[in-house]
Amino acid sequence: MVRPEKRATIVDIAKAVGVSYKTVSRALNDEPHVKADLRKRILEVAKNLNYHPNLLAQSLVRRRSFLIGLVYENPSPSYTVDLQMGVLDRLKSERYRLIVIPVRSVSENAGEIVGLLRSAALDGVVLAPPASDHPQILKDLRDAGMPFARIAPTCLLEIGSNTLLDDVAAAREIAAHLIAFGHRDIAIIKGNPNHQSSEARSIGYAQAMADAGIKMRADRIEQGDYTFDSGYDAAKRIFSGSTMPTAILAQNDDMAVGALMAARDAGLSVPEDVSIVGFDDSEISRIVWPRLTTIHQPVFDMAATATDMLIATLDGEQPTENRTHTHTLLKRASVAAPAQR
Amino acid sequence: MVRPEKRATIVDIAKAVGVSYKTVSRALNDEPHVKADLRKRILEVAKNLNYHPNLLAQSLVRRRSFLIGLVYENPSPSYTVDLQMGVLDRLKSERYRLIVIPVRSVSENAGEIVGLLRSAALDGVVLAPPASDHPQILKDLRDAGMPFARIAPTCLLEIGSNTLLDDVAAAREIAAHLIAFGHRDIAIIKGNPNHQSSEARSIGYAQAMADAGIKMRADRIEQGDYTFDSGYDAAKRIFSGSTMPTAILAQNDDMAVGALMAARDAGLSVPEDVSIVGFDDSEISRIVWPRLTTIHQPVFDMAATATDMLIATLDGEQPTENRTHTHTLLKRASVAAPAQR
DNA sequence: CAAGAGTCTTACAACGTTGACAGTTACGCT
DNA sequence: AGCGTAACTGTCAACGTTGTAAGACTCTTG
Repeated sequence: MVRPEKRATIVDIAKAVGVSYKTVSRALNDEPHVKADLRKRILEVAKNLNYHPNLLAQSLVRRRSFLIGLVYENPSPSYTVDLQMGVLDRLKSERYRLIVIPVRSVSENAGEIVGLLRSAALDGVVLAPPASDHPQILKDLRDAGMPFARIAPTCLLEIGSNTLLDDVAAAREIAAHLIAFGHRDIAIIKGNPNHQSSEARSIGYAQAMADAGIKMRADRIEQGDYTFDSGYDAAKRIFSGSTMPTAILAQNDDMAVGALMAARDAGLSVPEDVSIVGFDDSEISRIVWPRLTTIHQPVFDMAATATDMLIATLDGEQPTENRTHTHTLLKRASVAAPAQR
Repeated sequence: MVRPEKRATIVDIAKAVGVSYKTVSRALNDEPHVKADLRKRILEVAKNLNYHPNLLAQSLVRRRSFLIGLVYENPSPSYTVDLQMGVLDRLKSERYRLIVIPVRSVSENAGEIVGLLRSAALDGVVLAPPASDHPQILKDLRDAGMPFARIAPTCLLEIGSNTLLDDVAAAREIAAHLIAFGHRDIAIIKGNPNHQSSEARSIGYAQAMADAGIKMRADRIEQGDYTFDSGYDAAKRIFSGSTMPTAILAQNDDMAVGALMAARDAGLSVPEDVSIVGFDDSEISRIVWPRLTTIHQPVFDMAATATDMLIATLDGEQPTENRTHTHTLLKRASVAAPAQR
């Protein structure tokens, strides 16, 4: 066992300065009732002794660990990092630390997750989809009395503090964009069916189609799971059909980029032969060629807002109202009018 | 303040079962001197009361927080996620939890980082580059007595437990790959001279050239700094020369992709007119067209190994020897035999 | 039947900090 | 000088767990 040299404690400082340790505690915590010069002396000695408060002891007595968990299923790396950075952005100014809790499959492990969270001594959790949508997790968290904030949930919106995103409207908007370019035969690559967002986006697409009086064809719908590879495979299936759609709606950017790759492998150029759009505005959508037309989801902002809400809850403020974030359609280079046939 | 319902404690269990709380502690910790059926009864009651040990209290008395930090600068999302998943993979079976500590700029904040780590009550940290190479951080960690493991460091290898990557051999291999295709006139785009890795890779290239009896030409070496733009500019200089190399060795993928763009702008096609290879197997190398031939760095495995080493250190085992991980040459689509002239 | 091993109880001290409250000083006012 | 008040400072218990140690009871074993 590596034996760290003994860390200085409050008592050590008290001895060195010659006051009671309680006074030291007060001085360090900026509490009143300590004369300015005494406080100064104490802080100086603390610095000399290289004192760092023992967070564990503080946590034990304060009943706060200052640990916040972030629960997410492993979607694309860029989404994950956006999420984390959003949370961390708000934690920076606070004393909280972030524990990441990726879950392989929320639906399979729902029963164990909250137990895991409880034994991790977390003050609260931020739930990203699909955990933010899972009834059992919400119930368990409630039962355990653990505060939480939800990112982009689609159901049970009355529970907890939520940052919302209107997936349906966003999907409708990007589908309408394709239709406005003249596309009529549009294929869809769906995301992981365990994520409610996938269903919401499908509904949005359907609405846009209905608005334009276009009939949706079941054989133009491919199942993916939000990964690059699934997008690639789905697009491959699409391109190997007897007839080809003029555009592809992928339910996230990773799959859209996969489709892009498949198009190239099939000798098709984008957007001349086929238009492709994504969803999420993840980093990947900006560094591919052509750059993807997509929906900007304010993942970073939603994560930051959810974190704000959670911390407010922890600080005993009134439950915040749900807040809706707005998406933006980013018109970039992967869409063009369909070629004349 | 949300008031969680009181959590059951060891004492509650003891009361319910009718034994001393010390016995309960023993039963829960699998210590001897508790008969099997009593232990069983205790565990049952614990479950019924929905007991979860208070990690904070345990940590305080055991002087172990079971928190492990991961320090990294923000490189590409996929690298970050690989890193995290590698660490988490080994933490799963243990009782440790992961705290992520992204640092905007290691070199700028080196002075504060270890203070931050200390006050986060971490048991130990895993350092990813470039933090793993920063002398001050290493020194501060030592002084603070905080155990650490380093991922892919290039200097001061005698300090701490390290997972190494043989940059020289990897560079040599990818250069040899080009040579095997028949390339003799090869240009090099070097990375940031402040990063140790750049020099190592240059040495590897030189070795491969020497092995094949090819003379390196000073005018075929361009300086870059690991960014896309620097790769683009360097390649532009290369293409504007009076004679052109048949292949380009870029010291990372971002610069290779920059070179790819420059080739396209110069009306050259890859790999027909010029072959290009990168280094790192970053996500970008898979989503460009053509897909880049590159060197895969086993980031996940290195992170996992480093975590193993750290935990071994925490458990008081002898300092592990440094372990070298093997790279893989990924032969993809950006290399072909040189055109006949 | 004594010795030893195994099981269990009891009691108390740590771990390092904060909260509640009591005690002491200093100061301004009549 | 005496008093009240505000400004300080100290004492003690608590947070939930583990570690240590002394002892009581119940079995086995020779």
